[in-house]
Amino acid sequence: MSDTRGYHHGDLRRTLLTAAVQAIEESGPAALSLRDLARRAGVSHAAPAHHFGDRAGLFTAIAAQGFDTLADTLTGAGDELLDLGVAYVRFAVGHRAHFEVMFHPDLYRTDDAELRAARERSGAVLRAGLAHRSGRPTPAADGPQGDVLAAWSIVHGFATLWLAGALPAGLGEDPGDAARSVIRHLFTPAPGTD
Amino acid sequence: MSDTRGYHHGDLRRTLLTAAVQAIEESGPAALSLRDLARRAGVSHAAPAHHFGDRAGLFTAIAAQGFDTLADTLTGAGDELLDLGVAYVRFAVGHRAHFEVMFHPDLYRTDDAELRAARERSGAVLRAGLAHRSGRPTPAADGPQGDVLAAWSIVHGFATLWLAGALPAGLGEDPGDAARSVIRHLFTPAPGTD
DNA sequence: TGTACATCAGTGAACGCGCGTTCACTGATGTAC
DNA sequence: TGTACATCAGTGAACGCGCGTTCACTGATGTAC
Repeated sequence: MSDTRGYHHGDLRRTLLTAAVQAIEESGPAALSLRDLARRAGVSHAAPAHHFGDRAGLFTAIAAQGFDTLADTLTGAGDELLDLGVAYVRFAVGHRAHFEVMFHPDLYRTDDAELRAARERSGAVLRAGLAHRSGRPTPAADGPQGDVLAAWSIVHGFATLWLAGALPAGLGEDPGDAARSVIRHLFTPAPGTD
Repeated sequence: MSDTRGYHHGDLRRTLLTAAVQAIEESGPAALSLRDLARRAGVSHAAPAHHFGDRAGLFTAIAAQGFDTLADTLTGAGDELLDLGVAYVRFAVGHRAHFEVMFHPDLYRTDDAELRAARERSGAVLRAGLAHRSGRPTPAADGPQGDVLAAWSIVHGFATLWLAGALPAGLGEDPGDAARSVIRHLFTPAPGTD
């Protein structure tokens, strides 16, 4: 690369994270090895262990970064539930490496402090967006936050299906726009249904 | 094992598929190797290649089996959209190995004939269930089948989040029941929303 | 301003391991006559 | 009913490879005096 920084890299941790994200986007989390990562970053194969310990440590850092970015994204998306959902889908598709790692907790250490904080932060933003709605639909019987789960499920499902290439053609190129018209069905049901 | 069948196994392909599904349930698709699979089935390490060629061949068989089972499950679930959704979630949680493989097409050969047929069959059942609804909500602007995608997204998302362990506690033990109360929000929206 | 020393970041050789793949083989089964 | 032969399913030794991990090392940086 263009770094003539010599022996000490100076910003290797950040470089490794960036390289890891790119590698995951290309081949998925399963294919990533620390040696491959070192190769991509142009350092010796033992260097990554210095910063992350092992694969799980690396994925923990990526997941934490992902939840942090998601929280920021949702925060900037406004109060409207629809906009929040669109932002969620845009994040997932725009940061597919982070997204995939975040929701495969077997890859990382779920008890990591930094990770837990970031995840809790993004969860709080999502809940706050829902609380903005006036009046609650079904009072009892329903779970404590059935509407939050419905909203979360529909955007998470749409994003996952989009990323898996499982959706039919003809939805256009922008997953956010496509998601918007799908999420709308959560509020405007067909007539004559239970 | 208890097989004293001697040199020729007789039903090794089925045995290998079963062992593979169990291995995936334990450690995910990424961790599965053909050698590990042979060990579990109690045969020589070169035997699996005889039946599947390579890992992708194995995963192709698993995905095809999964789409077949899903189609059967949905067919038996009745006409009501809500029941279809619940059945989808129950399938995903009850056959998590198949489900995970099915929606990671980078693991298998998407151009396999048997696989394509099974996938098309399950897709047709899902669409048929939706067509059962009387009257279509939003006519134009919306995608061709926005309501199908909304229903699919919400059940797929709920199942995925459940499997990832991302959902909050307190939803009970039966994913089907939990899904039912969540899916209901697709039809009974909160008042005063766009 | 200069020297000594501690700390830190990254190196590179070595190791043992599990993997996929190849290939000559052998045991079992089915078919022709 | 019996023999010969072809086909098929599974074996087991061998190979080369990429991996994670270890460890003594070296170069760079920061701090004490």
